[in-house]
Amino acid sequence: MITIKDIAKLAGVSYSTVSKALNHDPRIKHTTREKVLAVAEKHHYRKNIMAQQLSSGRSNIIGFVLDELNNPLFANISGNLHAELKKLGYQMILVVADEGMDVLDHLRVDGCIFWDYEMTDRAAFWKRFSNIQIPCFVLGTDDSPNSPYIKIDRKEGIYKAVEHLRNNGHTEIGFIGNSQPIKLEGYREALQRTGLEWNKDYILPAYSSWEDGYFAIRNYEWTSKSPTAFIGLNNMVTRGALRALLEAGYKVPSDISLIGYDDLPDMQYAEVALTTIGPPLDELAIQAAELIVALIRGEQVQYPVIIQPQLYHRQSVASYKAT
Amino acid sequence: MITIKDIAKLAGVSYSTVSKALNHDPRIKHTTREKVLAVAEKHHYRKNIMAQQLSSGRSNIIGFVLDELNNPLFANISGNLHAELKKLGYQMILVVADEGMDVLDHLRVDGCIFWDYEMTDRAAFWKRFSNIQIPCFVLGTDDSPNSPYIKIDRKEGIYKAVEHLRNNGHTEIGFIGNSQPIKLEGYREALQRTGLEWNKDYILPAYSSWEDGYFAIRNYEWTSKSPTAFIGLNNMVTRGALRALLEAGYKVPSDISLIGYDDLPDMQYAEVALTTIGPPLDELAIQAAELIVALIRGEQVQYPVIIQPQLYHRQSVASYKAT
DNA sequence: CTGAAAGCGCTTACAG
DNA sequence: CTGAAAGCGCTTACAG
Repeated sequence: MITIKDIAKLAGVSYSTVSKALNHDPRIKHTTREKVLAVAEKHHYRKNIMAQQLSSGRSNIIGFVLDELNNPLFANISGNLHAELKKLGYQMILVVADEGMDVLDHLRVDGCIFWDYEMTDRAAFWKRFSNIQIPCFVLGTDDSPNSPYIKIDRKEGIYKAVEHLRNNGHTEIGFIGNSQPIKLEGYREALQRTGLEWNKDYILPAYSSWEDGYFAIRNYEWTSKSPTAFIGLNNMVTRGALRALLEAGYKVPSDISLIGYDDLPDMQYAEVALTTIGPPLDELAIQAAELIVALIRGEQVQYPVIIQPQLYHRQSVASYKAT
Repeated sequence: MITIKDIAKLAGVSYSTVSKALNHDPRIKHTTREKVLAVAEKHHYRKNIMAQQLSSGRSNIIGFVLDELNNPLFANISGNLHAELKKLGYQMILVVADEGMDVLDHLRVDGCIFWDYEMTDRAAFWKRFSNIQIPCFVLGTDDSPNSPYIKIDRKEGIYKAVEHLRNNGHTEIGFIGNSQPIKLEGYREALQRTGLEWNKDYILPAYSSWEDGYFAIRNYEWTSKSPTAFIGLNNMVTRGALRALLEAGYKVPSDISLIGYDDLPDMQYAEVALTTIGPPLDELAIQAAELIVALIRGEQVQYPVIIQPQLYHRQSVASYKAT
């Protein structure tokens, strides 16, 4: 493997000159830089980032830690984040699963963004988080002890959905999915704010997958007092629920209205183009990239950064009609 | 940031002893190792992997390079691969997009697996590939100049699909998607092998997304000689096509049979549980993990490793009935 | 404008 | 069983 010293010999200069030339140090004469660059190119020299990081403390790499990849949401966020970080001069590497935290801390990337994943043990997470030695923050968390974070105001998002349904005359509004407490809280508060009644039977149990949403509806026992509108926990649950509704013979939106959480492209291509609420995903990436770079630079930052979910109107909500 | 030297001082031993203790070198006395480990633990010592790699040449990290994350197939493969590599003592990091190649080569991970992504310029890819300085191979490619690789026998997979449809009496078999030449070749050869006629109108243009499949069917002009069965390019195209078929009033499988490529869980949860062909994804990960580790260890390996796609029978194929 | 030298945090023969 | 020393491939004051 070819190193800076090899290039130095081949170019007939000292290796510290090679280093500077490679880094476009302005003190190096133009012609010698060209010469060095040509030799490096010719011999397929690749800088050893590990050595660079060890010596200078910079790797220009940022880690993004996810607990899973099965939600298309993450593909979307990763893609956007990668693009934004690139604009700022960083590469992004992804680590999936719990060990991600350790990997990146050990790897000494410049900074690290965690998606606020479903933790089995939040206390343990924050304890480990506080021991991380590199700049980092949690994206999409609702609170982060003594450290910057980006919050998605999910409760407000749910409120916008409930309000929209309420404005369309719905008074019996259900929620599909019970795996995210913050969304259920938002649901409860939204009902209160819109003067509707909370009814625990209106929450259909579902974890997070397409099947969960599908079977939540399949297993639901309809009564004359059943909801006339539902909000789905996330993109997958919502699409599964939609399928089950259609299979059961309900028309969406004329019989049942449905709003999904997460505004992914998939949502508009569902059997019925889904009205959604969710954070603007492009903005999310921009804010995340800016925050991590600010932290790396040691700048003062205001936090939390709050992202407001938006309501995206499509075809899955209709006015309530008494039957 | 705490280093090996800090630990050495605190534990009252030399830092080379600390290094050995941390690496469970058997020459270190049990009691001193315990002491060192306790001190390290107490001060949240984290080994600097960059330094370890620089010094020893090993990072125990393997890179997986993808060109995109939008196909659920990749989430599945990544997850499986991560799990398999972990069993073998490695961590996996993911890099998305073209720069992935450069990032990992610069980063000097121990080894690197490329998904055979859709390249705009294959020649350029192989040129760069051949310059990579670390053990690496391409997963899912059909050929790899002078280097090990894992081939998915896609042609044979397509053949199994065509044969299955043929056995069910279908003689007019279409293919949805024209972005993967190897699959089209397989399709053509399969028709020949089963004694069916090739008809260019039976190939519906579609790139790779759900929408592509959906609109391929929507835009298709049906005639009395239209196919009675289709094979979909990948999971997304197939599901999009299925939706469009159902919307157009075709019953699947009684009017039209459909086989999808890629056996992801999503496929069985489609409106009609989809019969699929595709590589066994668990086996794919096992083989990939074993191959990269063998390459890192410098072992001789037989290549190509060939993965045979399987046919997974579900509900989307029926016998042809003349109308 | 260029180079010699120290140092980043580890590992690893080698000596004892 | 432990330690002193060299070295991995870079960067960066510092001297010239």
